Amino acid sequence: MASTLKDVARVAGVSVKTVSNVVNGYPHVSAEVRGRVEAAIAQLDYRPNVFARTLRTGRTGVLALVLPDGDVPYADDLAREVVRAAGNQGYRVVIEQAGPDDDASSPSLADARAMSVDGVLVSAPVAPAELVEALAAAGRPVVLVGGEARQGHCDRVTVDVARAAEDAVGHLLRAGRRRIAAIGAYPTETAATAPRTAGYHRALRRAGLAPVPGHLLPASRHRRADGYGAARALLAQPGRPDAIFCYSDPLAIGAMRAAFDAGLRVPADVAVMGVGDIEEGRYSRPTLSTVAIDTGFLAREAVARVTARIDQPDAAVAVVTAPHTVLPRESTDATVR
Amino acid sequence: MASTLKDVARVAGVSVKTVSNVVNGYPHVSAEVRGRVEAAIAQLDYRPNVFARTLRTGRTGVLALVLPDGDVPYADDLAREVVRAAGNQGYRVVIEQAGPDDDASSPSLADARAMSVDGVLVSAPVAPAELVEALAAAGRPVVLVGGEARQGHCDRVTVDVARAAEDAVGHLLRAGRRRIAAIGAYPTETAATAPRTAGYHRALRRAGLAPVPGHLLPASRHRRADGYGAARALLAQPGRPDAIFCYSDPLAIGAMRAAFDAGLRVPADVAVMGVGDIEEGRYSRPTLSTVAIDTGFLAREAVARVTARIDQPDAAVAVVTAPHTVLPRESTDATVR
DNA sequence: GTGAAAGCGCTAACAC
DNA sequence: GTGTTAGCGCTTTCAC
Repeated sequence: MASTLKDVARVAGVSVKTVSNVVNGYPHVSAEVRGRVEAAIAQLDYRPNVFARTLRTGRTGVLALVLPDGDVPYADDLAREVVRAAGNQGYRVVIEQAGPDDDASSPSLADARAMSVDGVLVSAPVAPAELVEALAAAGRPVVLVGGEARQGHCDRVTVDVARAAEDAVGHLLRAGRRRIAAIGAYPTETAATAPRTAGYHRALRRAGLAPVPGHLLPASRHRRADGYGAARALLAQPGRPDAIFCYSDPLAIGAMRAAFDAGLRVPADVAVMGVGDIEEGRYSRPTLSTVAIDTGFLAREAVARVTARIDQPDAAVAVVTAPHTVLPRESTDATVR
Repeated sequence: MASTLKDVARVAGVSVKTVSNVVNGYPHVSAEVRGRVEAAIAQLDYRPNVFARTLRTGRTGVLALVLPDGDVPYADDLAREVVRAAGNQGYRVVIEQAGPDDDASSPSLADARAMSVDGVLVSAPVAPAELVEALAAAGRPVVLVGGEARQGHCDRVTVDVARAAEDAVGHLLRAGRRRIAAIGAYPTETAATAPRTAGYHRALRRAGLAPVPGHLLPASRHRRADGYGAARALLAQPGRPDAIFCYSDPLAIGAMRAAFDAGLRVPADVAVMGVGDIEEGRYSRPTLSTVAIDTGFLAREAVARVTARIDQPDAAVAVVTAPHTVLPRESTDATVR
């Protein structure tokens, strides 16, 4: 059986309170007693029971990272970085993966989870409002990470997705492309409300180009298959695009495959670009040009925000923006024409 | 504040024991009382405190799935299936991802984790012995899943990796290849101890071919970059292979890229094959032939094993083997020559 | 600086 | 069938 505080107290010849003080780094313990207690702890291989501790304190030492859709392209990197950053602050992380059909965004499930968690990081292009509200109602600290984050009173670490889209399209323009299509808009979005689409249009207009309605295709999810289907439709059009900007890398991977299947060369006939810098894009044929998001920044800031709010629930709301970088690779190479 | 058993008891006008009975589905409760209690539960939006329950019962309702290396190619699928299967049995799952440099295989960390978990599924080509021992010593049910599983007294759901390798190489042989190389052996393995290598050799010998020493390359990890490097070396050899069997899909993806960069065509100049059936292989150029493992079977059996052992610690050790299937795709197409 | 004791929310003997 | 109660292991007033 695992040993308890009481066992340690008995062996060290002190009270449980004193052992507790030592375990929790309470400063006012004499060096002599502390030594005895630590020896007893080592001897018994004592480890605190997290459930008892949580029952007593109401704190779990766990953060949740929720990724509601399959369409955060850099999800893997982000998860890794969040785990690292949280670890540095003494927190563990549970990752809540959930598809759109899944009901992890339902309020009831959300606060069931919330009970076991000191704070929640929500990473989604558009944070599910009900989730965030339910969490907030339960008094659980929430920070939005890497999304468009139009939401109101909630800490957030955002990405300037409009600007990222604009930069990507700018790269395509500099590569000499003029008929630039885009894949990945939300099926329900209006041009006015969607940052990525806004950035795409802005870049076009700056270059003196008029957006072509048929050149903007939605994608309900951001999987390779969605990119494949959309690109297939795009490339069958009469005024076939000479470039496709995809809102995420998996879409772009699918789009490249569609181009190939249509007998077209990438980048010679059509350039393809993504967002997210997933590893797959460094090994694809051709390698995939993309916009990298600084996931390390995202993760560190997000963790710093929640832990700050856990300790200080009434601090002012903070908003910071993570940097991004265009990564030119083969799929947009201007010299291959 | 969240409401407690006591609150429900007060509202329903019964004792806490009765409420507990209702919550836990204890059969001997009169319909009338049960109704009152359920109404009170609904009214107060009562949810049991898992920490108190765990503190009391010693059970957490959580299983751990540990994936010690980066080299379980079907890890994503397996994780998804395990979560599903566990959910059906009333268990949640925590996924323990850990690189080889990570010390998640260290005994101390292992049983720290073990405390919070009713059972552990270890998925690894070769299960880390210390981990398994530490867990077993802590009396925690462990089942090995999808590995070679030479380990002794421990439930396991295995894959016949030797046979899978043999089948893959058989497919390559039927596609007319004769100089078949392999990538992915463990750096420290001897031919006698390694099932995959044994299967590879067996298939060659059956076809009357002698294994070429230089055709077997190790890979310390199973990432695209490892496959890339190994294939690059392989394809620079004088008696260049006309096929490469990779022990996992990411290796194969890297190998295909290496072939391309060396000016070779896949499958015309060199066929490439993997193991794992990752989604990426359905979108790569060319699409990747592979051996699919039945991860659904793996997951269901593994979960069934742990839960059985949790309920019956002294049952006899069980070993079952999951089926696998060769999936021919473009990268081994015999008609492209 | 250290100890005694209450209690976090729940389950499970045991009594009725 | 239902109620009373002890106690899981810990933290934390409150005395000393």
